[in-house]
Amino acid sequence: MSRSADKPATIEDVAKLAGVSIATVSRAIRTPKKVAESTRKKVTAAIARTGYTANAMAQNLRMKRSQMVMVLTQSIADPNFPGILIGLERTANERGYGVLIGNTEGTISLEENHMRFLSSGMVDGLILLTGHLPVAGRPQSPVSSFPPMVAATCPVDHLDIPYVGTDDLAASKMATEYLISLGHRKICYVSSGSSDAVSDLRQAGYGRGLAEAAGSIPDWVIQGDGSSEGGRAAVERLFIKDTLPTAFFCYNDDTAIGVISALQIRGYRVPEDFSVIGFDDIPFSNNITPALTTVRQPRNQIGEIAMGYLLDGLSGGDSPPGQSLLHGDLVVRESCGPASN
Amino acid sequence: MSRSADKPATIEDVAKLAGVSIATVSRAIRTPKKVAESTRKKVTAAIARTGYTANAMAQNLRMKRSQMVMVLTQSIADPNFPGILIGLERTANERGYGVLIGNTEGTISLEENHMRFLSSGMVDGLILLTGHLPVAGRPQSPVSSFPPMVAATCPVDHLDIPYVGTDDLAASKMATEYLISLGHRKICYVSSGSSDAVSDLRQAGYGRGLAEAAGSIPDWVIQGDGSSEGGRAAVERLFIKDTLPTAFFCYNDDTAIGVISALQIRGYRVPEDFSVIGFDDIPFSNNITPALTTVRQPRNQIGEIAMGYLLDGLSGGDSPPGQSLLHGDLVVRESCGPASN
DNA sequence: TTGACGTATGTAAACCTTTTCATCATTTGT
DNA sequence: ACAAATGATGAAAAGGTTTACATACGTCAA
Repeated sequence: MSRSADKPATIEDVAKLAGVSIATVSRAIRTPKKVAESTRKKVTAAIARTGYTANAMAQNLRMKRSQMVMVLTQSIADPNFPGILIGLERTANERGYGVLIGNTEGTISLEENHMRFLSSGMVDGLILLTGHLPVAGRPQSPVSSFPPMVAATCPVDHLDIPYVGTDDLAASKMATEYLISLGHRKICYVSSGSSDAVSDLRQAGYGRGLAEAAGSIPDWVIQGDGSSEGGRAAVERLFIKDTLPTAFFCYNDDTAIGVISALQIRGYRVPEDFSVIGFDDIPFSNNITPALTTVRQPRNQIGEIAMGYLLDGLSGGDSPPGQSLLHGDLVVRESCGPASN
Repeated sequence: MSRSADKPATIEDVAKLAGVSIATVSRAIRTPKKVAESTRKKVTAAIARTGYTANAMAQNLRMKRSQMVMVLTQSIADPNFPGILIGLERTANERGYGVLIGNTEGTISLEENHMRFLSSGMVDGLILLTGHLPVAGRPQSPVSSFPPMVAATCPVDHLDIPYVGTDDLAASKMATEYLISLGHRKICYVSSGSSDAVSDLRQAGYGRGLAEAAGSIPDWVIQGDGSSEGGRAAVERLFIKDTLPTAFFCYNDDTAIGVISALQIRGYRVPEDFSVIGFDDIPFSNNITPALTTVRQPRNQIGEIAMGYLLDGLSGGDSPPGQSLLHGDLVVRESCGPASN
């Protein structure tokens, strides 16, 4: 039907065809109850015949919004990212918003580049997966120039914005207690090697699990770097010593995979000789041998809730919720067994 | 500095402060050589003092563009997606464009939802990772209503748009020849189970590798479904028969991981008893035991080139390049060895 | 009958730019 | 010294909406 002239139809074309003013067309679309039944019909018919779709740019300019949200992340390649993005995208789309991707690679220059979208009013809101404000620490970063924000996965220090993520402390404690329940008493934590909020919480949860156990279990921390290579290296360094743990609790699944790999290369079997537990439940945890026991981060849900908060804040206006810590399930697979030695 | 009143500064504020017209301000920004040195200085100073950033919506409306590109994908969770997105995002940002994510989950309804962005002029171009036009097959999908498009990873049938992806045929042939060079003569191809362009090409490359080998090697295809579960199941079915291959060439790495897992569960060793080769080189290929020998898809590069094509088409206007088939490297790791039985 | 009110519609301003065209001053060519 | 060209600037239109305000028309109550 759409006459498909050279240029797309405007509201004026519709108005002319329907024999009404453009105001009436606009009303017929946005507030149908405000226009008479008969007129509404004429307008609807004209819209159908012209194939009219409102020009988003004009709407956005007039209404001072963009129906667009930016997601800032340190790394698209992070195995947790896709799951979160799925959740973010889903609810954004349900509510008529578009999702803009901003990959910073952790560099200032890319963050600055993305600031363009913020300061020009191209996005209505911001989801921070980076753990900090864009170009934080820059001389003048006027907080007032930021749109509404929500942090996910990694809280933002010194900034009072809503946060949604896994309850790392509780989940880590749970994982530690699981190892203890299997009889392990020499449990080694392979850390991320850095000290951000998430790292600290996970390690603290491990510490608390140990502390609250019957009997006094000493903590034992070695450093990884969050990658499987780091996990491998950490285990290698450990084998120089004379005492060994019976179980490893790893900062994340990547690390755990490295740990398992290093153990296997040395001829040990998991879980018979050593138990290993990870954190995240990244997609491949279930595909390694042995399948990895780990803590599942509800990634989709994190994304959905975070975007929900942001969009609520954009439309509603009522005070945004403080933070939402989601429960991380323990996913028991094959990499943990009873303590043997 | 930025006075940071309640409302962001407009070009008019700058003009007033600099004592010039808004036209001059605009020119000072966009075509500096067209304004006198002295005036330019005054304008620059005024911009700095007001903290002015041009309103993107107004610009977009006036210039009939959006500086925004949409990426349509079937699945954000596809292990190939992040790598491609990185490339897409990188060059888009370098050239001042934003990247909008559209996840379709393969459903019509979500595709329709995303069409909103296209028909309202909210995006200037489209990257298709889906292998088909949005809501293709719908009664009236007026091709004219689509913005410029580029297909990546998976070509779009019956549509003459630029395509960039791995040279699946050549790469598959190369992988097959590699197995042959190791002495294998009984090489089983584990297919994707469906018949899209990529699947067909990979299988055809396998066939050609076999056909061109010295001596006549018969082809031998079993069906997977592109997932590791599918790979596992395919191997299970195979073991009902009496003859077995010495090597498996898998449609993708997911499948290969399933195949290896199934073989290991049956007590076989890879590569001693069977060789397995995959396709994609997804991030975890290097983290399984044995590390997977596979064909690397240059994901970042695919993204970069695809976005480059699209943006060239948007700005330039000269005829877009036809297609670009990128070489896929053979990544030799541990999962293939000489034929034993 | 008249005044008030409610409903349906139209007019025009506002959103903020970019860019064409006109204006004016200054320089250049002859 | 005069016409023409060059260069810098401003005024105003255009881009497509939404919406506050004004207008017109009925309807209903008194």
